Amino acid sequence: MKIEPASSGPARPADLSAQIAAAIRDAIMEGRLIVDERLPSEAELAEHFAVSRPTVREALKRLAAQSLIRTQRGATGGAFVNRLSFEEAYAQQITTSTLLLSMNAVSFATACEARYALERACAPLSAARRGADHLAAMRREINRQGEPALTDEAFCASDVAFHRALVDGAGNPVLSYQLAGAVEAMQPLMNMITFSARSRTRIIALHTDIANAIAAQDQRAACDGLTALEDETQALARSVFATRSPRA
Amino acid sequence: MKIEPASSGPARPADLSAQIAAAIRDAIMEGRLIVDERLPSEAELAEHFAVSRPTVREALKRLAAQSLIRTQRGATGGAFVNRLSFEEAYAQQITTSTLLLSMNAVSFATACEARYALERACAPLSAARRGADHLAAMRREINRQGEPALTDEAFCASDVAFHRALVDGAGNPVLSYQLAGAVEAMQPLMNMITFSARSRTRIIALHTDIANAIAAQDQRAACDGLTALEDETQALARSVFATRSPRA
DNA sequence: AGAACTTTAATTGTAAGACAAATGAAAATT
DNA sequence: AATTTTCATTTGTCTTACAATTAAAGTTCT
Repeated sequence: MKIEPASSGPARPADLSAQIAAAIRDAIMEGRLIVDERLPSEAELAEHFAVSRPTVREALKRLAAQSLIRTQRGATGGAFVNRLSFEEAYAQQITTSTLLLSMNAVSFATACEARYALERACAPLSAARRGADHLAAMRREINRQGEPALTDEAFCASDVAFHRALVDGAGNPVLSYQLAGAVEAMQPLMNMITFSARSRTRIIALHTDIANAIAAQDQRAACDGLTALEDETQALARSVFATRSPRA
Repeated sequence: MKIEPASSGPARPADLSAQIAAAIRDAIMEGRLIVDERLPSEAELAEHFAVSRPTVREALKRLAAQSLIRTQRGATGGAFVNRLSFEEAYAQQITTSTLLLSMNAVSFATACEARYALERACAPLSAARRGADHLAAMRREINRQGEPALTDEAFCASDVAFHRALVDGAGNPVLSYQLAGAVEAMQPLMNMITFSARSRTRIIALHTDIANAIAAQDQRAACDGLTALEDETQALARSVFATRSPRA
């Protein structure tokens, strides 16, 4: 075990628990602590860093919040370096992205542009590699979006599911992970929109175009479909926001 | 203030501090706690949730680790809902992405493909909008990459800086944030590569092509340049890994 | 009255000790 | 040999206490 105190700038001494967490985090990121390796017990860490156990525990909880470690009780328990799974990474990515958008007055246009730019990056790969399951998921969501009784919120959720299937079709987990934030974080913004029956019809038509392009492995058409959908979404948002708040 | 215990599935009762952290996190994400709002004091939270103060503190440290709150000591101190800045979001994104790649046996090819796909999504926007500062940064890094005394690690760092300038040129902070993880997390993988003088020359030439395309606002050429660079990088990585570990 | 200083109260940061709960391993028993 | 019991280890939680910090209220001096 090699965990040394962070020897960085003395600037302003942060909390002890933050310092200890940083030291252990560095050890993990630099490979000095490997996956599934057991950290010393809380008592040992407390002695090593010359702090009390509650302080060590606060540090460990910080790391647990980032899924860097997991803890287990019992005789052979302890804190273990956690293999960060794609699932956990998704969740964190989505939390961070959602809050970033909701707290920073990011315009709908900016977020929307980013999302569709990223999706267009996936489209060619997805068109080339999509499996039957991804196509089926896309078709299923399109059907669902046609149900008239669907609330706006459920329509948005289905929209997200459609786009996630599109992204996952690229068969690149890193890409799926990166896009998860961009797609999911848009949902709260999309939920501010009221989808009229007419706009739903247009969106469903565009979704169908995109799904068909993916099915036909037509990369160009898939990208063009996404561009058309982006334009439609942006126009819809503009009209909704203009109607709702004519004070801006 | 409205913070109610998470009423989710009873599955397996997690730690109290995790439950409390989740309850407060939900309150923040659902807007029941707004930016800069002060949370109740630790003592009040302890009473509200019927737990001890150390347990509350562990919960708060979890939230602090995600930059959801910040704390301040003193008479008017306390825990405040933190406005998640792009800086903080970058940092978390990079930490998560880096660990995800290093811990999950993601192949260089997969990570590289994702990175360049995402960068190609930025290229058209960057070509359209890049400012003089972004172009200058790109040229500066290209010059730096030509210095013969540069270590491989410094060459990689400059490469990252070049690509970040390219991404930032798109003028979309959301896009920059999303790409930060993809670009930076590749650096440890790139550092495993030895860059011969010949390969450096080729990379610099491709960087120059890309910078020129961006300068000329030629979207197509910028994308093609990135594709060429991706091919070059992938080929380089293949040759390096094949030479180094012929056991796989 | 006003400015500088002091006190005070509130709040987070840290420490120490204790007990509960979980858990696997060792020991005892059948 | 198999099963049960005991036990030691470790995390989870509580209690109490004190230190450090900070802004506001109060006090004193000019």
